[in-house]
Amino acid sequence: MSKQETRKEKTRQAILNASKSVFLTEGYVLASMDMIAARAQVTKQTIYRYFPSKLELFEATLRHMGPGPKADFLKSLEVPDTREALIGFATGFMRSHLRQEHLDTIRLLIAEAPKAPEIVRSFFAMGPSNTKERLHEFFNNRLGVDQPEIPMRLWTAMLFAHQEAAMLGRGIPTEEELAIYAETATDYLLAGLAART
Amino acid sequence: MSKQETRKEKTRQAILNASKSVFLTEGYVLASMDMIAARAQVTKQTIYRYFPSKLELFEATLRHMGPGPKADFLKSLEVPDTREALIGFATGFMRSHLRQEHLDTIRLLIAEAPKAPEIVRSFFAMGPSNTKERLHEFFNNRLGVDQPEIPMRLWTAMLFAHQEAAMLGRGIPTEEELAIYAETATDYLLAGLAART
DNA sequence: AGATTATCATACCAAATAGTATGATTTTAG
DNA sequence: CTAAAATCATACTATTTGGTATGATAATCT
Repeated sequence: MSKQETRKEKTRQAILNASKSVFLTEGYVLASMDMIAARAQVTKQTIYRYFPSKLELFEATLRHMGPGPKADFLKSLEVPDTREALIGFATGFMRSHLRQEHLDTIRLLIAEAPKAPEIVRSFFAMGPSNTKERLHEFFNNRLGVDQPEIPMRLWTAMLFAHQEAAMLGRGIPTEEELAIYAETATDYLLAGLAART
Repeated sequence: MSKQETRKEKTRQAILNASKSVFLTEGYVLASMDMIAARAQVTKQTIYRYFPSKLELFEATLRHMGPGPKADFLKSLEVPDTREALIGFATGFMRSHLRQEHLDTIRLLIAEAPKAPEIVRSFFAMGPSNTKERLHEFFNNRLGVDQPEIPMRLWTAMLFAHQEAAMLGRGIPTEEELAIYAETATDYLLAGLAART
């Protein structure tokens, strides 16, 4: 990579990091190009050299953020004991989805979804979203569930129990609460699956 | 009520209905006073005679909307058979929370929550939110659960399984899916409660 | 009927903001 | 060292928008 390309890449990253932070805290409409330029320590013209419009900068920013780190809790599924594996996954899953940055991202997507539905699609389409597949596999092989869609969805829904409240600013659970919910939700799932033979 | 008071009340309602519709579809920032005035078939000055600022109109609008109708599914709890009662509640609960107007309201609250947290509080504080109490009671008496907070929350979380997707414009479940989810979620709850003795 | 009150119609102000223009300055390439 | 590319600094345009001002018109009250 030539020196000039390095430089360009650096300013590009600076712009995207700035826009990310501004979009996440202000929302699309209130985020102004001047704010982003200031935060990136760059001139507005420089931004427009890289991105032709606010909307395209926004899209590029979402693409740049992508779904956050998730590989960590996928590893839990390899634990031998099934219940422990599920609880480990559940805990990591909840923790990940309650991170402030993740909450802000979802908030942004929800706010803009009606005006720009394709943004939501493209956001979820990118990134190796193998989480669902891996879970599907686990339910098939380790839990012996043929059609795991509904159980999976109900279980993850339980793990989302605090998300809406968190997005409404009504408090994020402590680590202890999180552990209790992860465990109880998993036990409900296992009991439900057992009952349905 | 004098004729003049009637008239004032009517324009007040016209303004609030207009602002409700505009705020819900545009969001707070993009909703303009001119739009609202046009929709209400009223002059901007008339709006400002009733509400001193956009923000106060917004707050009044949220107060005016209040949590939607919910009494309907509370009645289900009176059905003799416990499981049927729960499933009836679950179905009504899900249906109610997936109504477009409700989704738009939550979207609006989520979008504005970081900038105006007190709005969220005041929104949930008003209206007789006895749903939680009634459920609490049911879990106590009919299910014999002493500390029903966690089971209640996990169960309702399952009933919210489609909400985020719906708010992100990724499809609202059909009545059949809804029925299946309501039933399965309830069976998971009952199985979980039974397993925990 | 006459006074009061609500509403209208229209224009206006000041601030913010997306995007453009221009010319100077710095960095990199060859 | 010289030319090209990237960035800066600053100003400008056009539009939108919350909120105000003013004077006319219609409805209501006494």
